[in-house]
Amino acid sequence: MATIQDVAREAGVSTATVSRILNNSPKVLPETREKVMAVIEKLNYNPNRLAQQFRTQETGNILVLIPELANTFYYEIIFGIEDVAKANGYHVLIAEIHNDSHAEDYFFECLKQKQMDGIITFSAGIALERLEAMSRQFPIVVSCRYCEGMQMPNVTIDNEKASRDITNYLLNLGHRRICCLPGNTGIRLYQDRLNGYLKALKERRIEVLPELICESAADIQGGYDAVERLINADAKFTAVLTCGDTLAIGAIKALQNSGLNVPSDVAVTGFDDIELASLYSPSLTTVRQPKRQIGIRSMEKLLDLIAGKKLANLQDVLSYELVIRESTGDFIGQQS
Amino acid sequence: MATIQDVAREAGVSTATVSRILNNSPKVLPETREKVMAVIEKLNYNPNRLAQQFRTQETGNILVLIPELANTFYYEIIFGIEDVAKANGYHVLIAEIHNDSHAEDYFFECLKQKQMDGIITFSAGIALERLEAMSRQFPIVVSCRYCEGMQMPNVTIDNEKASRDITNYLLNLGHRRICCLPGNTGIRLYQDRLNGYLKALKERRIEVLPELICESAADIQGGYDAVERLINADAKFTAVLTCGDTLAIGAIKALQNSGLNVPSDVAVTGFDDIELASLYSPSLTTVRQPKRQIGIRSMEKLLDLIAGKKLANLQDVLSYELVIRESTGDFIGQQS
DNA sequence: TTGTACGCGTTATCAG
DNA sequence: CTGATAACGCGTACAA
Repeated sequence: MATIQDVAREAGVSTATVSRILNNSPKVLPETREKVMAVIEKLNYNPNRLAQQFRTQETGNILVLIPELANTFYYEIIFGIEDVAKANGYHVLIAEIHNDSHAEDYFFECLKQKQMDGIITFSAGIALERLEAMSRQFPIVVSCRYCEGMQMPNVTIDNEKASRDITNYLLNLGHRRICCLPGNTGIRLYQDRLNGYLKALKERRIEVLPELICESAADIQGGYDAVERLINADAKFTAVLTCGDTLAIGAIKALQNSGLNVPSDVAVTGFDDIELASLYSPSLTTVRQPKRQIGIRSMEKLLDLIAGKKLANLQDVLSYELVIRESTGDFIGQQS
Repeated sequence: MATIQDVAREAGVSTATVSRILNNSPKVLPETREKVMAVIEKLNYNPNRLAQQFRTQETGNILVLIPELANTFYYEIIFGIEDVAKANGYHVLIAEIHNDSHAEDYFFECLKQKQMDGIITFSAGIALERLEAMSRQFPIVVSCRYCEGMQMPNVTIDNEKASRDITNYLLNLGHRRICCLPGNTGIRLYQDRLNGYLKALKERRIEVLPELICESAADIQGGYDAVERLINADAKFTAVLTCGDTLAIGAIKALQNSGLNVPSDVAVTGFDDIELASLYSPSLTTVRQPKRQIGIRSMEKLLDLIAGKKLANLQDVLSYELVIRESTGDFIGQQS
């Protein structure tokens, strides 16, 4: 494989000149440029990016850390990230964490060692202090997760408030015995949503029934299992509020398997508005997160960090939207 | 940031010794090791991986190229890849191609320039000759895609045969007017499945009706649109054979929106057996690809290539399985 | 067992 | 405008 030296020798110039041409520095004679370009062509020369990166400490790649590929919520966010990245000459790599803090560590290590120019993470499995410390030294944006008292670049919605809103919506429909499927409350995100549910009930002075709250994995199977447990425990309820659309889909499937109709027997709500939410039968009433916008803002923040700019504000809280569909049977308020 | 030189100086040894300790070379006195380790700890030294990689031309990372993150088909495959990768000390990065050949080019360039140790690709958007040429020089495995007359490491199922099988299954149920939603026939994969459908009909001497074949994007929306077009064109049919589960889900949604029941009015089949296939209502009759196995075999092949071994066989054709569920209404043959 | 010294392929500084 | 050359941080022959 030809090196810059081969090119320089063959063209009768110095490596410095070749390098200048490669990085289109303006200070080079057109004829020299042509001569060198010809040799580059002839030798089929490609700059060794590993050497370039080693030299410049820049890769042109940014890394997105997501908990599970299986969560379709991240697609559109990543679209947003890719759009901004592309427009700024960056490429996007993705890694799946699977709640494995070692893996997460490894990828932050890649960042420290300049294998990536920055990280946007939707996971937060490593110790908070470490994350915060690193974020002071390296370009890191934490999105869709919120860590108490955290001082680092962050893009989210107000999960607690959104969850309170959707709970109130169910209450306004007349539901009083509302199950809550919070998913994994070990994760702050889900804890926030559970809190919103609790808060809404308390504000209306409706008793919180612990037997109606059922934790589970935050995926389809988890939702299915949780409802199965509720039904087996003979719980009485008219609505199921879930803290994720995948949970909702699993819940609906379990309800249907028990011969219950959604929404006429039991109303179900989701959270996130993944693509499937509008396409599932019944389609899901849910909270729409501004996914593309979350991606865009996250990447913009990261670019500022990479450029060494001071951020205007560390934390962005974006707005959400209640989307009413079939799964709550409120055909008056129904939209697409 | 401390370098190996700082450590060497502080510990009163040479950089070579530090390097040996880092790479746990056996030939080093325990006491020297301890002394150096202490300094490493003290200075909070981390080897610069960019320099290491530059030096060794190895990264420990492999890259998986997928067309769209939104296609949940790849999740379990990637699980398989990650399992094998992890067991062998490799980390997995993922990039989304979006049918953008420039992006694909870029990532193959990364491979050529040793930014990755190998690539497993589920896309194949670049010129076949280039891909083939590169695969002779670098560790590349092409999976789930088949390219005519291709001489490169490859892991797939026999798509045409599988599609013929599922078409025959519908024919055996008595269906004669079977629509085909092949997705994007520009992609060989879908062309193969379409061919299987055509072959099955011809074998039974059933006329192929072009108006029942409706191309579209190979996703949920595409399936929805295709069925909408069929219905608007007043096509008559009793079954819809799709070349992907996402197509099937879109198709079902569109049928239901037109007041048709699946399966009692129209039977629908999918392809791939994504997670949702068993959880959707109605659950999907489909072809189960051995996803985890595809991932495992692909990564094993890649490891062999990285190690410079000769492959036992270039192309692996894995077995598939017909999974019968609700969407074809064949409750006799029904499984989970 | 340890140290010396070179080279990996670039970019950047500084002189010309 | 161009060339010589140092430097980036590490691994590894080779020598001791």
